[in-house]
Amino acid sequence: MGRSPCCDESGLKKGPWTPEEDQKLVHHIQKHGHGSWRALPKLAGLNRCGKSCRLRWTNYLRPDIKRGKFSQEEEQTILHLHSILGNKWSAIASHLPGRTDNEIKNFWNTHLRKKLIQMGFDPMTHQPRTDLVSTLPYLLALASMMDNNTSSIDEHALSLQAETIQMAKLQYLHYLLQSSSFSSSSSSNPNFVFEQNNPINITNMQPPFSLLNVNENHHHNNNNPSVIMDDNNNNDDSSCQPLHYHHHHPNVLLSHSIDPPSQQVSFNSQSCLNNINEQGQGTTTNYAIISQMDHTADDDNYSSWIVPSSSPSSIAPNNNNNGASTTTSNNNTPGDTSSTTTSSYGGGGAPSSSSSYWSELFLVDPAIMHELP
DNA sequence: AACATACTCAACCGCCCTGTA
DNA sequence: GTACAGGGCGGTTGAGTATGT
Repeated sequence: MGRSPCCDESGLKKGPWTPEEDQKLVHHIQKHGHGSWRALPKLAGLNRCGKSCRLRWTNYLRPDIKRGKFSQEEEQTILHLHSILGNKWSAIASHLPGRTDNEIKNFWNTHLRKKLIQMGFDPMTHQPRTDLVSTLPYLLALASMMDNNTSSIDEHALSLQAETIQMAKLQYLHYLLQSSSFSSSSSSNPNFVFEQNNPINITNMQPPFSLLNVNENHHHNNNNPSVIMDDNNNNDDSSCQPLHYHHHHPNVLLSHSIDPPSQQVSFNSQSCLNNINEQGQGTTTNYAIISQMDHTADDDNYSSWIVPSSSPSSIAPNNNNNGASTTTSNNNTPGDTSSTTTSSYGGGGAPSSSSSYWSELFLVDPAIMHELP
């Protein structure tokens, strides 16, 4: 239908607000509330359109606005929510008290988006990009460093090198995901992605094959050794967030949407993911996260598995849908057969060598990775 | 010091949705 | 059911500032 903008009246002021205008606006709203935004400018004695007043108030003058740099936590929240909601800035802002949609949008466009791109992630899908072009700058930088005398490599260069290798490995891993027998069973519906929907700080992501370093701050539930508890609360099981192992694959930690629903737990705290201690062994185990996307549901549901990268055979998926298939929630609409069946988990068509594809995917001999650029 | 380039973010634009007469 | 007003939202712009050459 369309309609003329509210600000097309000539004579109305545009551009930056002066302190006097701000004062008038604040004073009026504090005294009378904003009421009708269109009527407000006249009542407040402002030569502005109502829309401009509303924006100025909501984005700048509102008393509950939090200004200043975004914290690491806020950054992770934005990344997480953006991976789910996309560019729904107001929806994202509703989860960040004191932050405006405009501020978040700016922060995304100026910082986070670039950060993801630089790391080889598609900022819209949050999935690793597989095109060579996206990784080329890093690979070139690395190649350049290799050519140089190592003694001249400064700290920044070393950091760049590490980042480049990490990214290249991720790319390789993603390539394996797409090209392995595993994906061949779901080539038309590549449901598996690496986890980027959890509030994992992918900006500080560990190298592939240890996407999570699991080494401390968690312990086993006193009553149920299959449950790992968050230790950030002094071993108080009652206040810890439980993490469950998959009941068919004791080495698989479950995160989202596990079955039965009564057992469902979710990682909503990054602390739960960062550090888990293999109690009693005193050893550190690295975990990788895999997610299964369900693009067919109303919302893009996903299920996740955290897989220790140290015991390949024991976590091989089975073919009878007792495994990953049970990890999905019941959000499917009736008759939605696509849902989160586990075809993609190796699925009905899981290869006979299924027991090896975990090792193929997650436990590749480091020597292979060292061959990467 | 001067200029060029990159970056930031407040503000604007125009489309879309919702409520109402 | 339709037209319209009001408000909300996402995309874009551009002035101001920071950084690099």
